[in-house]
Amino acid sequence: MEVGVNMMLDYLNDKQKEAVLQKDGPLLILAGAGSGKTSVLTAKVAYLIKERGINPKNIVAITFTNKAAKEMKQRIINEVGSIGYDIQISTFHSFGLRIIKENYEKLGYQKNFTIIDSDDSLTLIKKILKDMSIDATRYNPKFIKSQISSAKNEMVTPEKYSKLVNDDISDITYKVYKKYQDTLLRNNSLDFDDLLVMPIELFVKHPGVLQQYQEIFKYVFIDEYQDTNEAQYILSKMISAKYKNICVVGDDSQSIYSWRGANFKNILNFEKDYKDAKVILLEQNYRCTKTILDAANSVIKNNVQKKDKKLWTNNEKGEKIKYVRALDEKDEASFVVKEVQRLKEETSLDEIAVLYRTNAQSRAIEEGFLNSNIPYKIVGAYAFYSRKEIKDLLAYLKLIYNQKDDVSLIRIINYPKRKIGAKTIDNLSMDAVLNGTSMFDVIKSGKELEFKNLILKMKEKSDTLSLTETIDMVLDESGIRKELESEHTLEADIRLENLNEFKSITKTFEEESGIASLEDFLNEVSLVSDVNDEKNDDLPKVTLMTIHSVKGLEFKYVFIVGMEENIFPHINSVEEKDGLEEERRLCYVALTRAKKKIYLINALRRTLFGRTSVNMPSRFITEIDKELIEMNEKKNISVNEIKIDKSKMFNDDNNLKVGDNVIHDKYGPGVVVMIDESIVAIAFKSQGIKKLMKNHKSIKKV
DNA sequence: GCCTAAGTGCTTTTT
DNA sequence: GCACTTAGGC
Repeated sequence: MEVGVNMMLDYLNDKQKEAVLQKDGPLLILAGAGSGKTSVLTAKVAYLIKERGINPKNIVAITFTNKAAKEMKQRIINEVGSIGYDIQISTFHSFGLRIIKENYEKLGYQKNFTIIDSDDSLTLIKKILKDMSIDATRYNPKFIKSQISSAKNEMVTPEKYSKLVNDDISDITYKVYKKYQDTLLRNNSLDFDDLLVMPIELFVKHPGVLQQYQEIFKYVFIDEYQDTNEAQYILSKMISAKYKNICVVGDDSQSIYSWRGANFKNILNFEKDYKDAKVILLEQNYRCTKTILDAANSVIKNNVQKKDKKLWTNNEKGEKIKYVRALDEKDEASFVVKEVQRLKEETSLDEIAVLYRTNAQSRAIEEGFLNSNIPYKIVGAYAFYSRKEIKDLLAYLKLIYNQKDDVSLIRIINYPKRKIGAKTIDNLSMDAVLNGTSMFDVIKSGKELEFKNLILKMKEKSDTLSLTETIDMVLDESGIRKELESEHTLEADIRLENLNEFKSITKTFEEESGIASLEDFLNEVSLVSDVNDEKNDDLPKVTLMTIHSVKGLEFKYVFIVGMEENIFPHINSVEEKDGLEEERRLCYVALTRAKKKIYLINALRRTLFGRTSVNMPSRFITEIDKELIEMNEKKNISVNEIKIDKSKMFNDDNNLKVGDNVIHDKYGPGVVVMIDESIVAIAFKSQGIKKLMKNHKSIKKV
């Protein structure tokens, strides 16, 4: 339903209105969590179109994630109707892709270029290292990959990089970087970073092209500006350089992607970059209770680097934050499950989220929900598109579309088995490098391989088939289907099922976008990390996800699990100050997702990656004002910690270590949490500490 | 070239 | 704990 602009303004507060009505020129909206940022953006775009008669085609709105882009598109269309489809609303990467697609020749590419994902990019780097006979155990391919990616995002070309070489590893990185870029070009393919870098290169080399885009995109909106990296920053600046109608929205307290090159100083420096910039602070929070907001504020105030702003709310005080210390990750999960079962009576499961720092933590939680039949969905983790069978199929599709794609070719030239071994592949690859072409070009010009005819046949057939039909054809012609069907294992069956699922995705894609070409589909898939499987059923479900992926969302009830030192804050970030501040911002993001109540949970002992560790409670818990938290009190505790005098306890050599399981005939299973010279502290799940001292001899190691 | 077994390394966050 | 790599036998 369309709402009049004036009516829309009625819903906004003074600051929000000011932001919407602010005329042309650079504008920075510092929007705290839950301050109605999206509403303002939506209203501002609607106002431009409806009241100021701006052509929707002259507006570009750039978001950080696909999810955000989709949501913004929907909300704007709700406001302005179908003309909203003319607005370019996309992520930075798909915006970059659009520009590249419109100018591929100028960049030395052919129309049918393909995009490699970060797994493929790592594979390519490993291959280059191997070709160079470099020991991958000495020079970590992942490290080299991240170095190359950072270089690209900072607009450091291989040439520039060569001047920065100052040691062994940077020398190797330079050489790999150079070969990597050469290979991508020969393969007529791009990586994720290129989607940002190439448009900038294009604009530098062809100022005329940039001017055209400046005329098209007279109004530029950038969401989550604190997460922009150097390349994204430059791109935004270039596009808006002529008219300077750049409106950026962000919150420096929610900058959580510095590891990916994001520089939150971009937002801090906006006023320096644009002299006549107007700054508007949105500090009223409509989402959280006072308690939740106070907690978030009390955590974030420990950060040194930040803009001076403080969120406030008129909302009620609300419930205290509940802190629970569980025995281990299973106990942690079972607390969550129990509490969710209780909450289910009063609220929809859609209103509940379980957040964790790392994907690996999801497993225990997932098992908990599985065992108790609580519907849940995991967002993020194990992307559908990164499954082996899907990647294999995609490699065929990519190769059919772009035969120069060596990465895809190597993946499938011998899958299913065709008696083509490492030797043949190496020779092909070497010939390709020598001739400056691709491996398939080498095959085409002489090599008698059945594989050549297979791909050419598939290519020919695909020209007359729909997308979904093409997939069926590929599965049959390649022998993948036969291979999997003959296996008769559970694993193979699941793979077949996933391939069928893939077909239903392409079917939906075809229906949604009319006639879908292979090109459109491959582009779409490359830029989307995961499928939204929500269409399968609309049953309410608990949402499980990482804190990174929850940004921008809100839930009534939020469980944050793994609130332990070395988990959150993560062990890799506690060393440096910047890293820790980012973890703290991450915590701020997590806390401000909750509308009604937060649960903070940790475990005394945790098994992660096959190793058991005992962690202290997260420092972030202690940073929250005490009166906002309902601590472990006897009535609701999950775990009791008990200190026992060693001399009274051992009459034999029990050799207890921290993390050991012990059992007490009366108090049941427990865990050793601390040992010093005279005292052993043990945590029991049961209650009633008082009498324990007298019965301590019945503690046994198990 | 293929297969298996054993060994190794690696585990933050994502477009 | 698991995925990926490697060595060695066929």
